[in-house]
Amino acid sequence: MKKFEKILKECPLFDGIEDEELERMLVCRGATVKSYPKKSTVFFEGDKAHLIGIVLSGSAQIIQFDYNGNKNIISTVMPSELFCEAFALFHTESLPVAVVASENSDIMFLEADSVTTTCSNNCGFHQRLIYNLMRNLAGKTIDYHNKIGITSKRTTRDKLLEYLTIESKKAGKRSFDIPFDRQELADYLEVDRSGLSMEISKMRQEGILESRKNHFKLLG
Amino acid sequence: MKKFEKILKECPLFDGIEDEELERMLVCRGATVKSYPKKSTVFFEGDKAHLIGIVLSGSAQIIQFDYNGNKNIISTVMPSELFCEAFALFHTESLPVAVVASENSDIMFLEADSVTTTCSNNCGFHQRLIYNLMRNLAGKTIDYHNKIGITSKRTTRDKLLEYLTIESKKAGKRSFDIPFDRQELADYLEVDRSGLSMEISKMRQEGILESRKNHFKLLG
DNA sequence: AAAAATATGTTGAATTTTCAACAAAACGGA
DNA sequence: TCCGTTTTGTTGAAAATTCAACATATTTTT
Repeated sequence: MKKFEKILKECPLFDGIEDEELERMLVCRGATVKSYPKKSTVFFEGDKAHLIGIVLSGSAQIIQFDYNGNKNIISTVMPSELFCEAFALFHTESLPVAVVASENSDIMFLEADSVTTTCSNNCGFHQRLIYNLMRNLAGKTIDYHNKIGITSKRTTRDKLLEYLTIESKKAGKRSFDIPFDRQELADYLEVDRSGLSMEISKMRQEGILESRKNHFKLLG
Repeated sequence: MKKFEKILKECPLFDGIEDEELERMLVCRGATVKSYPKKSTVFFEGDKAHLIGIVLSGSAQIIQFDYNGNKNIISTVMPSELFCEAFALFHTESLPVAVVASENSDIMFLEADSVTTTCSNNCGFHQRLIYNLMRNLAGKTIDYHNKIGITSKRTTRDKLLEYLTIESKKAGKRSFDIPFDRQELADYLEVDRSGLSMEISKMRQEGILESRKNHFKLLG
């Protein structure tokens, strides 16, 4: 665990919890860590949910497939961030999403119940964990509103612009990287890849943006 | 407050809190109640968020407009359900959504901070409120996954079918009512109303469903 | 009960997206 | 560096959605 001490301290779930406490608690709560190679699946669609995932290194994508084979990337999970916590809390019988490592990644797992239920050792930070989980979930709710604000736009161009604007704000600069290649960006925006490529080309020509691979710059 | 005692007991935020406690707490936390006529706005897009809303009677819709004038209905809030709690918790400077009463409604408001901060009277159920809020937010996260699962479908028919299937499961019957008229359903599914009407007609002809106004029945 | 207002259904044309196929560019390993 | 692989860009045809306009049905008001 020592290896990931730094990233764990940034995890919103452990906000306000002292280092020694944290170490003790992870053991007490039976946390486990596992490595996943790039493109390997962490949770399968249909799995029974009971574990909260925390990305320690690398990154993961939350994805969904429909019967037409369309892939839908719901979100990217970066180091220190949680995933599937809502499903785990409710013991969802069949996960509606899959989780796939987008690069070689280390993932920590925590039994959801062990976070929300006081353990017999009566760790004092139990209440703090619930509070942190609450705030984390509120943040996710806001993230989902952002995603809906993007994908509810009716045209490829509007979706792309909304997405880039949000990313630009997040970065605090007009120039920024996105965590997707073209196909993934299309899957995230819920549009066709070739149509997206064409739209990017047009916008470049119109002087709306510059782009090179996954680096974008919005022009004034 | 007495008038709404029954519905408040069903509110997930007050789960496991005794009747007398509840009454005392609402006073202590400065809860207010206000009536809204049908179609009136409860929160405006751009408002500063600090209040948690609870629908006591009637219902409300969470909506979003884009610059092309497209309306997007994100969700319907029924009696005993919360709204804008995530934004209120984070004191969002500018609400990305509006809340509109879809019928004559009574709404209760709670200062978000008064829910998450222990009051000086040291009400014992403070921790319980945070736990309830956490579960409520987890539930919302799952709702948003459903909504994304619907709107990420590429065709009007697939969106409609996904939506109707979910509603049917919720109702536990093949035959059920939806809380939308045609235009609202189109705004919820993020499609064109006339295209939606046409798709419903076709599906009726194909024997996939029966429908009359906001009542639907999925066939075999 | 009639009239007005609102909601739903229908149609064809315009626009956009999707699909399929391929060209060009970038990347990774031998 | 060269070769094979993957990613990105481009194109035209097919499919779907949107838009506008109007017909019909339903609801509400007077």
